[in-house]
Amino acid sequence: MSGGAGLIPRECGECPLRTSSAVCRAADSNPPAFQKLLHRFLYQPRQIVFYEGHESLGLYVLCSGKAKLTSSSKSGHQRNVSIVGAGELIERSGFCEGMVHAVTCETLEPSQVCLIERKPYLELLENNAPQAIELLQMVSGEDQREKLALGRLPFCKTDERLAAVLLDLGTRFGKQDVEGVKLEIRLTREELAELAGVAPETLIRLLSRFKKERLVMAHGREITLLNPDRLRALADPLTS
Amino acid sequence: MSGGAGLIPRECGECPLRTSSAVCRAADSNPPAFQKLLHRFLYQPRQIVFYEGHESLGLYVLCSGKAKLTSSSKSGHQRNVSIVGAGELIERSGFCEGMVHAVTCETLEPSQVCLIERKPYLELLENNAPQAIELLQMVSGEDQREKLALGRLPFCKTDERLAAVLLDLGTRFGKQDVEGVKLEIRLTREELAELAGVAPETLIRLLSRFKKERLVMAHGREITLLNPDRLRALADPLTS
DNA sequence: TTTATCACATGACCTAAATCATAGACAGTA
DNA sequence: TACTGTCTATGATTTAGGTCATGTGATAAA
Repeated sequence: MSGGAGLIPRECGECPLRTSSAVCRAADSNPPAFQKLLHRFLYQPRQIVFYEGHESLGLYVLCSGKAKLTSSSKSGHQRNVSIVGAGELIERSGFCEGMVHAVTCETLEPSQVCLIERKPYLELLENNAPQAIELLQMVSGEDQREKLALGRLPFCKTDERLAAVLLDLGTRFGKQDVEGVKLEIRLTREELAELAGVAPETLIRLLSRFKKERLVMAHGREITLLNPDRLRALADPLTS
Repeated sequence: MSGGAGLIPRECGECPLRTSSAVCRAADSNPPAFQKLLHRFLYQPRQIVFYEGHESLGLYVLCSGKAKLTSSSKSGHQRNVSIVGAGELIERSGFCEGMVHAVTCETLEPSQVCLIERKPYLELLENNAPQAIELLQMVSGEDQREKLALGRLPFCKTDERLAAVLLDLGTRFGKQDVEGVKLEIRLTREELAELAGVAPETLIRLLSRFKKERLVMAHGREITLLNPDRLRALADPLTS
């Protein structure tokens, strides 16, 4: 089955994100030249956008949908690095020449991806210092928060890590409803476990415990955070 | 005791790093304007350059010496995030407005630090797109490798982590001699433990084991890697 | 000299979480 | 209907590594 199966990718002009993402703003300000170095791809859920270790062709922007980034060690053990939402730049390393993807990107939902060819894009930037600075600031700012959270992982208990992961998913993909914050993202228990960095059995036990303690509600893959405040208290060591 | 205690900071013009670091090249290409927004500080070993949580004034470049970056959770547990060597930008988040230091920076040796005021520096960059792009690429590229190494930590055994840390120190601060790669950096066992993300006792036990297995040699804080290849094999899951 | 102090080292113990094993709950297929 | 595979759940067991306690050797101070 092909990725898009009959659907038509959305043009930048019709994209609700064209002014909200730093990379996309470039498209808006410089349409004709920009369109030439832009490629649009549609994906079904559970398809691969690119593989770890393969050459990176440029900047990959997730225009719509959701995707997960994973990296696996030689020993085969897979690690779910993170979840990417609509409007996000998939890898911050895309600006570098001769880079290789550090992660594998797999869609979780029907998604559109824009690939911006690196070299001609950087040439465009040569005439647009403010834009370059804006991107610099974006990349510069984003890495810090991620790096810290990751760095603390090995020191935290599993329940603290899971609480932090759930809260993060909540703020990024959560929707407030009568009962609490409903996560609008459907992950398998195994994927959640990888995100939190624990064994699947451990995750399931933790989730059971959280359910008993009325912290969360889970019907299959539908997870609702019932008590974000107490979760936050649990995750505290991570967010200090 | 004051930081510099009578010594005179080195001017950019006499700095051997002025062309090797992306940030410093800016100084070289635009001397008069640049010098105005530059401040030089000298530090003794074990002095604090800046504290976690304090406002960041701009870009901090470690001109000479070595420093460690640590961050501590509310529960007080400290984590040694990384070691910075001469010529490196201390925090990549320095380009962002209104940022707060995410780590505490403490020197390990006599060191010189240059502080480049953010706002005027960014204004200078407005007229120098190629430079901005170069910085963008630097920041973009650097984070990837760090992020991955960190991200895998929680999944690896302690000996794998230590092997990876020792190898990293070896490539960055090691000097080949007759016996092996000698680490030209003196860390306490506790600091090494924090770097590897293990308890001090665990680190000491691991080091003893490595010594028995003829992987390393340690006279006090002088550590020599006797068999980098076997260390690499150990650390493999991390470097996949 | 004696006595603190500090970093290093090692043994004993214990807990958190990984691993192993098993079973139910479904969805898809024959 | 029974058969299959996949995901979820839970119990039993094991172990890596954290914590606590103790000891040693080096340097500094009294």
